[in-house]
Amino acid sequence: MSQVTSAQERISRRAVDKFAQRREQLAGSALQALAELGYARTSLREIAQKSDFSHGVLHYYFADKVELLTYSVRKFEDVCVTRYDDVVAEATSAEELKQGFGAAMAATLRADAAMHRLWYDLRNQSLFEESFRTDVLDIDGQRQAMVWRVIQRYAEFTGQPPRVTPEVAYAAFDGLFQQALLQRLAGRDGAADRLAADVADLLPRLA
Amino acid sequence: MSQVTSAQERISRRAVDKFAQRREQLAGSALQALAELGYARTSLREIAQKSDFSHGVLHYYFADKVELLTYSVRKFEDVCVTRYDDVVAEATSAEELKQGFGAAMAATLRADAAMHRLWYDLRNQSLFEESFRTDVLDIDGQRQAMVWRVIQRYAEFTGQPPRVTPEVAYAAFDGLFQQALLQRLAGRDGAADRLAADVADLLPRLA
DNA sequence: TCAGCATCTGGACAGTCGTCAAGATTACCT
DNA sequence: AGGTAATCTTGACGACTGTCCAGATGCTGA
Repeated sequence: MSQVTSAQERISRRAVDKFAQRREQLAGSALQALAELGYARTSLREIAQKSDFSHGVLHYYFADKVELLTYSVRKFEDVCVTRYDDVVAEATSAEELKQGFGAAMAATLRADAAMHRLWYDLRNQSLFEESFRTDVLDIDGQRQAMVWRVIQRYAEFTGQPPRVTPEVAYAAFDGLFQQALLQRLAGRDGAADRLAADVADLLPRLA
Repeated sequence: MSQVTSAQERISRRAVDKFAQRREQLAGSALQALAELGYARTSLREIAQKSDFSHGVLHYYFADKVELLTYSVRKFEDVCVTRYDDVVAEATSAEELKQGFGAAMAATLRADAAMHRLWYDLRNQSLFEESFRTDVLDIDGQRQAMVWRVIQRYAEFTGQPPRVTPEVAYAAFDGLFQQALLQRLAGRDGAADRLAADVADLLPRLA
């Protein structure tokens, strides 16, 4: 508690930039450690080791572990809630959108598997712990909106209104992705290809 | 290692029943602790406290923590892979099956939320750790088969063949359930009712 | 150049973890 | 009933955890 106020005093006392910048940087190291080890095995010393600093500095920039992690989760949000907007913007037909959506999901499955499992790990943590819950629900809502933009665009192309709610659409595609992630990390070949096909197959059925 | 062999010697030397029975009992306490605290915060002492024994006894019946947890996961399997078979057996029409399936999912969401979040926690752990992966994939496969039995029965009633693969069907319904679990544990009212409706709505679209 | 403040290091702390083993307790067999 | 093996308790160990702090280091402005 006293650490919190003193940290905030430092912020107001001096140039905010440097302080906030280092917080950002340390949060990045935290996400790196979390993605690699998972929530259960990530310690402050591990996080510090991913950064260029010693473990003590974390308590200079963050009041405690919870504040560091919640800050990291919020930072994490930025990278994962606009992923398919390019596909939506660039598609010129329903068919193109369908294929592009599937391909984009498959691509991020291939490239960012560690980060995705981190997301699911954090979301699951929020089922046990109150601390992240608000942020998790917020991010989840934004991800749902992201998927819904795809559905809506698809509906525009076909001229038919969507036949599911945003909630159901998101849940279905997210379930698909999660399943593919499990398959991929288990070393089963072709998980990404299958995901692309399944997504392209499911989209017309929901929109 | 030496603990493993000596444990197995004990098994063969004496009545297997008692030994296996206690393992079962301790695994039950482990599941209880895991469901309450989550994987990240479950210690052997916590597990022992849920049982009637002291923490030392766990190493008498299990070589180490990993063996206890994998054993618990396998035990866990039994309760969660036949949940909807009654609904399938008792339904006499597509409509009845549809409603029954949704109602059954909503019911277990209401009654067994802690156990379900444990399952997702363990499945997620397997994304980071090899130890449970085989068992998790096995359980997931059985859950998929369970859902597929519902789909097949529905297809029998309607006379139309399913329009999705077992993988896609399972992923979609599982995503729906997971989303409802998050909503419910976040305290949002009506999550179970909405799940029942969404499931009943999605089933005809996939089968 | 030097004082003063921001930043960072490294170690110490109390607590918890998984693991182990010596000894107490219990149950079973002759 | 007595002795032997199975079962359980208790306390200890080294390693690791989050947290805190005294002091080293670096930077800035006079």
